[in-house]
Amino acid sequence: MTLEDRKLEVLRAIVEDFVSTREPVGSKSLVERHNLGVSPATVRNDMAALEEEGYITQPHTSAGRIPTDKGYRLFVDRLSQLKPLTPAEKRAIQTFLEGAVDLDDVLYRTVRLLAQLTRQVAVVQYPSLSRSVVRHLEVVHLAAGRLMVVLITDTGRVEQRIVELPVGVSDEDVLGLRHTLNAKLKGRSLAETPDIVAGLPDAVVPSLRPVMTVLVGVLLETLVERQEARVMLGGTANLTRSALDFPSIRPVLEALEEQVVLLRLLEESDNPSRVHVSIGEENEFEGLRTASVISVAYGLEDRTLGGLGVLGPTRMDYGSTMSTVSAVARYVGRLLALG
Amino acid sequence: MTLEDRKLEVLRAIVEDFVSTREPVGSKSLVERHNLGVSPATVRNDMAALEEEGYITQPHTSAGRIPTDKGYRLFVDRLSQLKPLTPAEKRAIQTFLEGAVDLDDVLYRTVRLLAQLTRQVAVVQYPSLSRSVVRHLEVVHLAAGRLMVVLITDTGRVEQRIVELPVGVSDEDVLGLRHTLNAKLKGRSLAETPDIVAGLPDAVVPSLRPVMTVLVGVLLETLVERQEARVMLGGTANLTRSALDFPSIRPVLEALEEQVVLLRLLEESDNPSRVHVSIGEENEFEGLRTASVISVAYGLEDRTLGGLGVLGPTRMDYGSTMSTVSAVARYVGRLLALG
DNA sequence: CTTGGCACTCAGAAATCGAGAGTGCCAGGA
DNA sequence: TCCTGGCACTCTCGATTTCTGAGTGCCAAG
Repeated sequence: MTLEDRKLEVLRAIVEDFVSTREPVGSKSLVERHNLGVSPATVRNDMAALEEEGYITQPHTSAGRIPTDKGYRLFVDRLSQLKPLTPAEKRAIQTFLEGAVDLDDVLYRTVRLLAQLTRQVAVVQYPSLSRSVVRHLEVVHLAAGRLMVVLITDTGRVEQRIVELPVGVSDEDVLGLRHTLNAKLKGRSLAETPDIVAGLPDAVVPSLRPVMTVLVGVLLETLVERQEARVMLGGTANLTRSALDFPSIRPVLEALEEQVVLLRLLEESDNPSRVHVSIGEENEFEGLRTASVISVAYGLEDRTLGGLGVLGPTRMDYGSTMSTVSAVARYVGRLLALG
Repeated sequence: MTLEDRKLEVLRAIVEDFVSTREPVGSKSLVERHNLGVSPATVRNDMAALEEEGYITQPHTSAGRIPTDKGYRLFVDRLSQLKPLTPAEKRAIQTFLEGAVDLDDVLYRTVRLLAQLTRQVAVVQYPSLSRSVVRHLEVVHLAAGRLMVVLITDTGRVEQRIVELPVGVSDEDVLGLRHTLNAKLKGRSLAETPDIVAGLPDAVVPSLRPVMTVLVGVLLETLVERQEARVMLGGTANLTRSALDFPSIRPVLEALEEQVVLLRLLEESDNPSRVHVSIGEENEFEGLRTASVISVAYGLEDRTLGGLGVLGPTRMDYGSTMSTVSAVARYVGRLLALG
């Protein structure tokens, strides 16, 4: 083992010990708990070097060392290994998710599951509309000048809007509209719909053009503007478990309330096979500078539907959290992509 | 002013002072801040009596008094007065809620608004299905043996289920099913649908009976079993504001994660014109014994749609919180009942 | 019934102290 | 060149103590 190797080994040991005890770790206890084969004094030299390079730091003189964000980063990139799930965990994922009755239910169960397994705060994004495919468009005639448009995607998302028309329409008109919409849009990815939608008024009989124009406006709004806008949250109570790791949980709770912030966290990852980790200072958002986010996309290789992940203190068990997040994402991805 | 009156006045003063300062209030500061027209010694006698009766208590000898739950109860029932909203608040409610595009959006804006105005945690129940009216039922032919049923209510709720059929059906069959369902159910309150639904298989041609029977099963499940199951939450970050009032915010966060618990809190109130207050020990749920819940139903007099409210420490400004909750409920109720 | 006076209580802030864990550095050995 | 034992030094944290002041209950007089 070269000197460099041992230094990394020391860093790993420090991270592991600190994660499990929250105590700054000193040279003596380190050699006691890990068989590094060298004396505390030697370890001290390594520690001094690691501190010099910015991987660890001392809360104060005469205390042990704790990892810096940079130290965690190195740990995650080179030292940690994904821990295989226990059979019990695998079973939990299966049983917890099967039996969900609709999309909301799937996502709800997913956040609960993630929160429970990782003991952190969990976040799941609704399947992104832009990557979904139109399964059906429904036009319902509510009243004289009033329609409801319902968009159903293959991932189970349902979006509906009420449309006020400038003129009244007949039931036959509604049938015609429904038919045209479905003929043109069914089976299309939502990413490609705006172009098609724009041309819709020309695809109907002249008398329906004003109506279709209004519909188009609403559709574009639904399809484009609010596209990614939703996430589901769970396990916030786990924050209190990590209360001692956060100087204050206030800003964290505030960040969690902002859908926009959550979405930003999740959108980092766009590949179901690569777990993304954002550690402490790496987080753009001010209030999350003492938190780490582990996220991954779910869906199939060639078609990611959204992201999910967990948020916790930088002092977290990266190895097992990463494998759990990844496993849940794989399962949910299959469930929704096939549904 | 009789002796009894003054005692109540003292209680009111204690509640008000304690709510605004979080300091146990003593006899001296009390006479200084409120012009009670008597000396501290007299007030002390009244306090001793109030303590005897269980309305106030001393955290320890040589400290001032703080209200007990019983004291808050008396205060809410007899002493507090609804504080009229400021014009700014009224405007906030209006502008915040108008421009919502769909039901989810209305409720989302409502929780944010409530949380912001009261600076507490806000909860809003989705309009209860059982009190809604069927606006439309849609049957979509997804694939050979696969249908999607979409239920749309007059309050904007949309519930959908995928149904796996034992046999394939034609597009005409689907049309027929859709027609029958709507003919029988449209305009009916969901409370009365189960009876009607049960008779549906007999209302279609014999060849469709097996299909309709499966549909009926799914409908009953949707209509009956998951009826009230949803709430939306906001402003949890406000909990940290009251962190000092809760021995631990952990159990509170846990309670908030349980949809069931939240629903129980809201279902207390079924009358839009009566604000319901549940103080500390009065809460059934263990974890909320140090919290108070202010809730009210929203909807029209003769037709309540659901409940909404806020949750905070027992030490809260009941007067203004109650008026805010009530005002928001009135506004949302109109919005949804008319939509 | 109210009030001023008075002795008493006690939580909480501030100050003090000691133990222990951990460090850096150095000189000697492999 | 690297490792190691020894040693003096530092500083946090917890325990203990002290002190102050707000607040009380009680009593006797108005």
